[in-house]
Amino acid sequence: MSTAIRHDDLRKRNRAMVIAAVRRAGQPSRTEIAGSTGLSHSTISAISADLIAEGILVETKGTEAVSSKRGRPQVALGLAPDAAEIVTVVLSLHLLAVAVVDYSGQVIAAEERRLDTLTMSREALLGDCVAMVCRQIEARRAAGRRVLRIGMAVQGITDSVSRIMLWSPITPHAHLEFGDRLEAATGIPVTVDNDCNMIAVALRWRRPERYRNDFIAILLSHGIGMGMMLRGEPFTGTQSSGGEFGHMIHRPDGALCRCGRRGCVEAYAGNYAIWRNAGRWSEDEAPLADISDEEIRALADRARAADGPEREAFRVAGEAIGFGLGSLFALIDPAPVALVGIGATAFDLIEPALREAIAKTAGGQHNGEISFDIEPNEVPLIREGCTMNALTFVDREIFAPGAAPASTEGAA
Amino acid sequence: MSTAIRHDDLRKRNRAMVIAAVRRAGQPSRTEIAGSTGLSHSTISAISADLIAEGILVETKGTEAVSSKRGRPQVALGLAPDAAEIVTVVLSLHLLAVAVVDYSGQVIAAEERRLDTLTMSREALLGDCVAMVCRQIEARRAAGRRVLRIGMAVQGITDSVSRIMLWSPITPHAHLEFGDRLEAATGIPVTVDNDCNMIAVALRWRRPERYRNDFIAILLSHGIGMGMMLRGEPFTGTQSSGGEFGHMIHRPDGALCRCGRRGCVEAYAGNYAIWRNAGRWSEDEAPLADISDEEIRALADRARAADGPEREAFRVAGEAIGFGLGSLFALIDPAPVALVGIGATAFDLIEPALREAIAKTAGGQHNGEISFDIEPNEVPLIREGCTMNALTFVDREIFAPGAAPASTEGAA
DNA sequence: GCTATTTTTTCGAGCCTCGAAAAAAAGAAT
DNA sequence: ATTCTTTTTTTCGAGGCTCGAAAAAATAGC
Repeated sequence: MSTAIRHDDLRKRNRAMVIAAVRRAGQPSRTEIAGSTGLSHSTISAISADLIAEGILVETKGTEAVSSKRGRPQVALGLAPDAAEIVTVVLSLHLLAVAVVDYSGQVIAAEERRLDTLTMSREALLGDCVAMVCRQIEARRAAGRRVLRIGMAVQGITDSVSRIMLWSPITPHAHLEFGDRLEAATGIPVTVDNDCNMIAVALRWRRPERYRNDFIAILLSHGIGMGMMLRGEPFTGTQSSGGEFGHMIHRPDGALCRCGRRGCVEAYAGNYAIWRNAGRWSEDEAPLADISDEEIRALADRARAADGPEREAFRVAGEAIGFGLGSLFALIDPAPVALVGIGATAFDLIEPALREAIAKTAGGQHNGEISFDIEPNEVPLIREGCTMNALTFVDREIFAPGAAPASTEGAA
Repeated sequence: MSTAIRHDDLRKRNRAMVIAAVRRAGQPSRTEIAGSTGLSHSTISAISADLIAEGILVETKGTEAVSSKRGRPQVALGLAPDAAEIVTVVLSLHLLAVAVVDYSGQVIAAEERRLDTLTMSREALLGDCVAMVCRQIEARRAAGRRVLRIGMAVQGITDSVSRIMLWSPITPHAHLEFGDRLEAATGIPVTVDNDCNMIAVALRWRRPERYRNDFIAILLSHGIGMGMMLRGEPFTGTQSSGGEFGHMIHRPDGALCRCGRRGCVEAYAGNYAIWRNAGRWSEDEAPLADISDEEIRALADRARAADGPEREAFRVAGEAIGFGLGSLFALIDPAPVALVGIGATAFDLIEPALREAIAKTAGGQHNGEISFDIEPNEVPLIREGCTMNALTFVDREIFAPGAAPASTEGAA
């Protein structure tokens, strides 16, 4: 079960806490850190002296420090940008994006490429990805910097342990071992995560007052994805990335889904499903490969203009999402929901049916109104979440004495 | 976020670890504890000396210690039965059961009463419950013992924070504040939990080799309940007991459920639903108040004997559970399932449809066979889980120096 | 220039865990 | 019967860590 607590783990943990406090607060003084962590001033002083000596934190004087209060002025502490660098890799339909980010979170370099992910060979996909990452890392190496971690976010189901993309709608190939391949090519530790989980991570960093410990992010795009934060932790399946909200069963043996099964929520609420219903195609019609954002916007406009099959299609989508959320909320308690992606721009069209459906479920009845929020563009969120995920991982690696980038220990 | 780690928390935690190790292992020696916790022998020696001096642990020599090995023989440590007592309260349809259990887990006293929970007034239900608990506690007080905790398990949705039973099928009344009432009457801390969560806790204690960190217990009874263990923690909603598997939506706007909504899993797989379908009643027929176990067994026998409406009713039930599990497994990964309760005795009748349904879902396809296990009788499981839950809570209370029953600290 | 005020550092005390060595307790061997 | 082995448990000193109190540092106000 829970492992033992060694005596020296204590320092490690408290170092972690200090670093986390700085990352959260931005430019806190030692006194603020003492307040937010609950540790004593002396301890904070000792730990931050160590961290500064190791080059992990820096005293950032100039910045807006002048609170012009009496007494010794506070010295703001910040994350040392040079302490580390990380690389983020975001792979989605037709797009591969790589970025290098410094320890303070500033983007140093970015590269992006359009790929025909749907038709590429397995090797081409893996290879292109590895190549782009290697190119960036080489460049950083030439500049004398060391990348400590690679964080990858993919649209699809991942296995966080073996860091394999088990299945994805962006490619016909399955079981792509991005983790091993990137690690073999670079020698740098890699994580592979689902993009919607990264969206949830990003939302929490961006708006902690709204997205605190329990909330849900639903990506309404070609497919339907979900990222969930439960008790302050990103919720993943016990092994896979889990959270396949889009493939909960809405109507047993119902409409044909892109995944080959029938009746999934996605088969009623994904872009292709809306398109299919708006065009009065059969529910057995094989889902279309891709539908542009413009097309969805056009459908939404037509739905707003007149009552017709388009409006009905959005209604059906809302109903599917509503019943799905209802079932989800029967399991966990209702929580704030962020609707992300192009589909979220049509929230006005799906909201009535969604609320009506949710009101018919256990999750909707035990509680008051559920709060929805719209984020039309998912791409920056995914990048941001991926960045913060990788950085907090570095935060935790660095605690381990000996793993520090600067002189090991006796610097002070 | 995570709070600070004080210096003295360390001892507290390691004491907790030692106690937990003893509770798990039964009669371990100090050496075994050192092995299982990872702490050093000296630390174990110091902590166990403290715990023995405080009357929490005892050296239990006589018991089967003679391994007849060379060397100094091991001294087995056990939980001191006198260290504390707890009371468990199990409230289910027509039954109220109270038991007093000592610190080592032995039942000291038990009392049980049949109640007409469905027709009782709100006050009668609360009052009878409080009265029975008080009677037992008074008896223990007269014997000079102190009850340190009350653990209650109810069939229904609970709010673990306010310790209120929010809703229950066993009574028309809602928002019954068992926690506050029991605490006011006894002055002893109380927890109120959902019975299915307690089943999960019990299964983990009983068969840790099978029910380790991730598994699901489904209670097939008049209604459908669920208890889930995720990452070794009982999973509850963020506020309520959550896990209302029975009220996930199987068919939107479908059969009438006991909860008043439509299309819930329970409305197809609960005892009353099976009975309703077997009798070819309409799906709109208001669910029957109660169906005896004998009646269900008779239905199952008829279903086994000949193809008819009974067999179809069980098939429909299996299908509903299968699709429900499929949706659940889309969110979390598939895990071993324990089917508990009278309905589990008809597993042979529901299994084919269940597996067929699950195979049509995301949860069923990504993985191999899901393993099901049958536990026909839920009552002892609920009691056991409730007991272990309360005892481990005492385990954690006692760690806090000063809260120990014996002399505060300087005993050694 | 002095004082009040606030932040940060220093220092000694008190715990806690750990490793090594000693003590204890039994079976095995002579 | 006594000594040797082996294993468990305790003892003891060393090294770390956090904490509180007091000292030092740094600035605004007068």
